[in-house]
Amino acid sequence: MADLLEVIGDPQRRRLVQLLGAGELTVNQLTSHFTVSRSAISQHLLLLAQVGLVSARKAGRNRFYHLEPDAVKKLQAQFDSFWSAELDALESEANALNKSRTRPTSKETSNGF
Amino acid sequence: MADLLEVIGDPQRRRLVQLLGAGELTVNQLTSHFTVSRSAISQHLLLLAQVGLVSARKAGRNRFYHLEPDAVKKLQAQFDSFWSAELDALESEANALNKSRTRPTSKETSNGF
DNA sequence: AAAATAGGTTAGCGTTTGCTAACCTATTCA
DNA sequence: TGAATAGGTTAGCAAACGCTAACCTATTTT
Repeated sequence: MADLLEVIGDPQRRRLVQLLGAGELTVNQLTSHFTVSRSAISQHLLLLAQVGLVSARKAGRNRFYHLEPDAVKKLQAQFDSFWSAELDALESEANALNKSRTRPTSKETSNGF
Repeated sequence: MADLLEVIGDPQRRRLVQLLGAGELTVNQLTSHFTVSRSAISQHLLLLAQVGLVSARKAGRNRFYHLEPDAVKKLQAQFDSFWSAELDALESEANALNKSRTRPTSKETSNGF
């Protein structure tokens, strides 16, 4: 797996991250929000930990999981930069289209879009 | 599949989207940037189209694929709102931690973090 | 010390995914 | 018209995924 965006692609893991957004929680607390087993949650947490998104603090027999702020920020930045280029391109493209509503460049430019 | 974030979780599809960010491209043009077959690309494009991220304009025997600006914006908004809550929480948490460097709330609050 | 609790680990399973190969249709070129 | 080209569709396969059940360790409770 090994890829941040891939890891948070999974809905269950996304939900885990959202739950942890509210503060640290134990594995059992997290599990109580799902229908799948504690083992499944444990495995999802392992993946999330492998990409650095979460880590745990152990206290007695509990393990409190929490988000890693740096990883969250890194992911957000990664996503922003990924999209900004495309959005910019799309916007200038839209502008160009509005400006030159006439003059199709060649025969295949003349259909609906 | 049916989930925007899940669909762009895949690295190949992410690359497709990035390529299309620069402007519309045919299936063959897209395929030339990958090592996998045209059929594989076609199937990825189908998924991207199913979540509304891309669509095609046909011109002769070519099909020019392009991003759907609205879907791109929707996805970005979706992502932003997803993270903003968490980031806010993390930041106020960090602030709280800095303010009250003393007084661990209970015995298990006293370890490293 | 024994019982209970939290949670990590692993084998094994059914399902899903991504891919290729092969085929088919529509369009263009000679 | 026949050959070539663009690309959608499908069957089938191997690999990856997500999950459960079972087991194991560490810690706490009685």
